[in-house]
Amino acid sequence: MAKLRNINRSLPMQLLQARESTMFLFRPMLRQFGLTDQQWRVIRVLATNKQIEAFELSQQSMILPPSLTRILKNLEEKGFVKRSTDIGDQRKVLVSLSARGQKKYQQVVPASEKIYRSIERKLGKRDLTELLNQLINLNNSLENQN
Amino acid sequence: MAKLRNINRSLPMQLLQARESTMFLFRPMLRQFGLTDQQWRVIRVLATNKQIEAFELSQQSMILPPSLTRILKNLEEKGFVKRSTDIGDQRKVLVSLSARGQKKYQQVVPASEKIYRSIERKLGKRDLTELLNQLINLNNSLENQN
DNA sequence: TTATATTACTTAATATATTAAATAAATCAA
DNA sequence: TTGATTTATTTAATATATTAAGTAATATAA
Repeated sequence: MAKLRNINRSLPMQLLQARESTMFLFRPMLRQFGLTDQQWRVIRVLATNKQIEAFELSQQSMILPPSLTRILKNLEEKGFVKRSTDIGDQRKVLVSLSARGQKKYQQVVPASEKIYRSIERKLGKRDLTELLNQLINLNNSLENQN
Repeated sequence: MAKLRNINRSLPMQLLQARESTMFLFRPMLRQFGLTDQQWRVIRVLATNKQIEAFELSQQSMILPPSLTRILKNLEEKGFVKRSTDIGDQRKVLVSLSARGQKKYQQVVPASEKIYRSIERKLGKRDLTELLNQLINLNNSLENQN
């Protein structure tokens, strides 16, 4: 009878749980600011890119294009982002943060950093840095053969 | 102007990317067997629990109860799982794998292990073990103060 | 023992994920 | 330059995530 490794030694499951453990700390804060996880990821990327192509935004925010289409529509209706068409290539959509979106970003940053520092304290700065490095290493190892 | 840490040094983002990097390898295989990620998580948990309460299943598969309700309905329609009511406490739903579900599990296991071993090779057994331990450590550190 | 609270799950509503197909603009080959 | 291909995004369809509210069974306190 073939059997799988114990679920506790499964990398995908531990990653999922780790992601949930951390987001569990951030989520209530984001909701207080009226944002979903994904909306915040989009705003965050836009905050460090004056203007960005939709595809690039999709990559950086880890949101697939079909989802991004709706999320942007939603954020646009709420007045947080602006969309325009690339003059040089009219297939492309350019996205940027509105003044209101920038303000929202400014409001969330300190709350987010506060939570991040609490994680740093719980885990220890050394362990956190080490974990980040190993995750980056994993991502590099797996990414380069698609 | 408050600014957030670089997105590349964000633990939640790296965890998300790592999860995606690994699932990217498993997903095509699961789809070939006609399973979604979540359906496989459920089947996997059931394979090591003859009969399990829905709530416990929800925890172990990392799927919230409302989602689990629909996933179980779906899996039941496909003949992979069986549901029954706990005699002692009629609020509880007991879930178990059908013969067909067990067969599906047996089919997926070797394909899954094969992929897992390829990850082990790419990352190195030592690094993988170390990463798993750090993730478990993270989960323990964050979990115990809710 | 009865009113209240809790527990376990389901339903509902909205948001996102995933895959496939569609659309329009741009590029490329003959 | 035109017909075929590619690219960037959107639409569509089904599945899952999240939060809130609902329901039925059980437990608890007065």
